[in-house]
Amino acid sequence: MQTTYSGKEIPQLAGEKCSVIYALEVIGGKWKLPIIWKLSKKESLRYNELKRELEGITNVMLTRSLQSLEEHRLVIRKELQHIPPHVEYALTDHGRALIPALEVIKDWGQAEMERVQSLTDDR
Amino acid sequence: MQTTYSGKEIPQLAGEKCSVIYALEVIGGKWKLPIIWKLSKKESLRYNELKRELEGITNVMLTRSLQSLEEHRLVIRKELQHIPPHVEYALTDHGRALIPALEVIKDWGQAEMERVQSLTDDR
DNA sequence: CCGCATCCCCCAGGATACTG
DNA sequence: CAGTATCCTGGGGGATGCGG
Repeated sequence: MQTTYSGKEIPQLAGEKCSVIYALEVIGGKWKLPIIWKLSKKESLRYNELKRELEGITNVMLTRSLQSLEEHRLVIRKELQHIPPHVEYALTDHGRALIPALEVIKDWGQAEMERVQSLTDDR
Repeated sequence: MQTTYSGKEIPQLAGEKCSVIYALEVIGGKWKLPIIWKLSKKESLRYNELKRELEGITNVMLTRSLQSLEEHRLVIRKELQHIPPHVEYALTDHGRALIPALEVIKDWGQAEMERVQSLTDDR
């Protein structure tokens, strides 16, 4: 969607202000949904825990994505005053409201994966 | 999602083959979900009807997106033998399975839109 | 009416290096 | 540990024009 929503311009749909499209603007991009997905599994995660779970993500992208999600109130950042620094990220209620949708998409993706798998098995 | 999923590489999540991510590969990009959304409202739509509903989409992107969705069996293409040509697109059962997720995302996006709206009203 | 062929631009996302 | 600062590249997506 990726779902991503892959950024760029928001498509305009005739006859309605489409909130599906609006949502895509907020949760679009390569890493936003994976981050939400990971955060949905735990109460909270530290910066480097997230980085370890999301294989291949760079500091830049993780920071940017988290900042964007924080701006839109999907994620809350808790900075504990410690040396060395200790920062925790967690989903807000608003962010958790997306989990049911992710569950549906996950189940759907699973079925899709298995279908494709069985196709390649045939060859 | 763009959610999108905006294509490119699929993020790898540690410890699990994440089907959320897999799904994003299929429904990612700028126009896929808008197309599914529009098709979910009617039994079927013709090429130019879709083009009219999706303001700003070009022939290239509409064609590419529909082909991709057809490959993944989300959409079925019915070509009626007429002069002039008449082609209809409709969701398959597999495609319709995504509608519940879109509904959740839509409601979530609506709330988000209204929240942002009320914020800008204050200024 | 319904597309495909081409060409091209822009920016999301990556690589690398450095700090409080 | 948790980020910033820079620079760069690939391909997603747009514009235009042609053809069955």
